[in-house]
This record gives sequence, C-alpha cells and structure tokens, in this order.
Amino acid sequence: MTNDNTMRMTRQRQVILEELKAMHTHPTADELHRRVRARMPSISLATVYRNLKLLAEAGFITEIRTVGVQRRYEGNVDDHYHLTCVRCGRVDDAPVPADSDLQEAVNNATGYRVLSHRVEFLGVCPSCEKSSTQNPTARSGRGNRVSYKQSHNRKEFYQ
Amino acid sequence: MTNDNTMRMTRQRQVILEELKAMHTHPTADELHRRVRARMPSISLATVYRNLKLLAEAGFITEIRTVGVQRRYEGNVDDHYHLTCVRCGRVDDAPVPADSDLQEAVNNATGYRVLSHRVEFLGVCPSCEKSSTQNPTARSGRGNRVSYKQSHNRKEFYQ
DNA sequence: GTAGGAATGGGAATCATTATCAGAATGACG
DNA sequence: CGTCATTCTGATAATGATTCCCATTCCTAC
Repeated sequence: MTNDNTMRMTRQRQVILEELKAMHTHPTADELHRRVRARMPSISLATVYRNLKLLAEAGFITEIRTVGVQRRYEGNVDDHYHLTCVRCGRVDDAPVPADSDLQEAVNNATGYRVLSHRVEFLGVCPSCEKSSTQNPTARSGRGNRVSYKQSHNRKEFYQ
Repeated sequence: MTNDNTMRMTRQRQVILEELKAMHTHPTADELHRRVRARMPSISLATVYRNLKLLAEAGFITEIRTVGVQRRYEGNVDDHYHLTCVRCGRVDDAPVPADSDLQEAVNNATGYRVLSHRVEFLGVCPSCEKSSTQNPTARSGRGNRVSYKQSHNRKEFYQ
C-alpha cells in the first residue's frame, strides 16, 4: 500500500473483503482464511493478515480486540460494542448504543487526548449455558492458609 | 493452589503481592519481575506469571487486558475503567464510575448470562503529546486504485 | 519426623501475529 | 504494446508474551 490514501484492489484483497462482508459473524483471521481458500486455494494466511490489517486501517472493516488471544474482524464499521463468551470465545454485537459522552468526559477530566473507547461485555453464551455442568462445591479453608472468594469459575476464563 | 478456596502464602507470592500493592502504576509481569528481583534475586518470571494469575483469580489484585500485547496488573481491586496511551502503552485509571446498569441492560437484552464488562479509553498521554511531530500530508489518490480515509495515524496504533 | 500435596525455577513449548524476501502482478507512461 | 518502478503475494522464519513441564524444594497435617 502507498501512503497517499489509495491502495490497489487486488483479487486477494477483494475476495477477503467480500467474504468478510458476506459473513455476519466475527471471524478470526484463520477462520476467514479457511473460507477465502474455498474461492482462492493458494492464498496464504500471511496475505489474509496483511490485508485485514490494511483494510481495517483504511476503514473498510473493523478489527476487534477482545479478551481472547485471537483478534476478530467484521464487515460492519458502525460504532458499536461487543459481547464475548468466556467459554467458547464467540463474539456478538452488544445491543446498546455507543456512548460518545463518556469518552468526552474522560477527555475533559484527564491530560490525555482521548481518541476512542472500547466496551466489551463478558458472559456465557446461550449454547455454552445449555451445556454447562456447574458444581461449585466450596469447602471452607483453614490452617496456615489465606482464604479468598473465587470471583468466577476459573474454567470460564476464556483464554 | 488447591481448589478449596485457600492458597499458601509463600514468600514469593507475598513479595509479588506486596510489591504490586506498593506500586501505584499498572506494571506488566516483566516490569514487576524486575522489581521483585531486587528483594528476591532468584525468583523466576514463570513464578511471577503464575502468581499474578492466581492472585487475580482469588481477587487480591486485578489483571488488566488492554489493547497492548502485554497484560498489566494492579493492586487496586475496585471496579474501574482504564485509559491507555496508544503511543507508549502507559495505562492510567479513567476518572469515570463503573456503570453496572449498562451490563444489566445487555444481560436482559441478550441470551447471554453477562458476568462482567470492560471499558477502555484510548488516547495520547500528556508526555507523548508533548513529543509529537504530526505531519498529515494527505494527497488525493487517482488511477485504478481505491481511495480511503485514514481513521487515525497508523503510527499511533499501540501494538 | 515424615509423607503427600503444593510451589518453585529454569528452560522448552505454544501460538497468534509480523517480518523477510524472492518472484509475480500491476499501473504509468511513453 | 513494452518497459520499468512499485506494490503485492506466498512461503517460511522470526518474534514475543505466556504457559507448560518436570525435577527439586517447601509446607502442612498428623
């Protein structure tokens, strides 16, 4: 890509963009790579990463950074928040409007020049909830130990 | 650690906890490791990671996941939001109260069982702002290219 | 004391992402 | 059209934060 605000729309770039826009989920780079390879078998994962990055910087798509290790991408570029399943890593859109006043408040109350903000909700998605097998058998500690409250089931801590 | 809500308070664990509580910043694991080694030279980075994780799960400290690659930790366990510098990665507390109503709204409007939420503000901190050298010399694109608006200065995208 | 579980240190492994680089594709311009 | 500079691609290596592994050490209960 040049630095004059233009880029070639190569076949690879186009297919990546088309496929992402056609999916209404929030795929990771390798999930999208698998899908793009159906149309273009020789495309490499590096090309997918490279173009997702460029397309996100250019504003065509959104890169989502969640609590999970892997980044996710989406075709929707409207400003909105996300909801992540702490069990399986699935990401959905959160049904609450983005709040620019909050960002403005932080901008005014600090020495930072605030550019953006991100909100992420963490929870258990319907399908993980169905297949759950909770057994919180807590006993009380004693002896020369420090006791504590578990803030959440450790197994739920998605990656 | 056992799974009966107790843990030994080993010397390593104690020193890690004390040092983190004494710092009023938001260090990464390796920053804290350097500091702890001043008191306990043989402690390994793996032990620091292990104990930060356990202490966070037990609710003694907070693990902060920001846009940066490295996680950060803090002694303050009150519910609050963070503000990250996109240039240098520095993290500060955001001076706005945590909003539990927002989380409740998402819980009620989705099939998820929402457990928590995170809010992160991104901006340029005062010291990076001072040392900035902006030169947004945008020319218009032409030819068989796709033009776009840069949503932000690429260099600001803190890893 | 001693046995058994828990924790440590150090180094290897993991894994998402980025860098590198030679060759292929593309666009500009005569 | 042909050439040339630039951009892009595919393959693979490198990176780096975090976790895993495991032999040894440490604690705690009895």
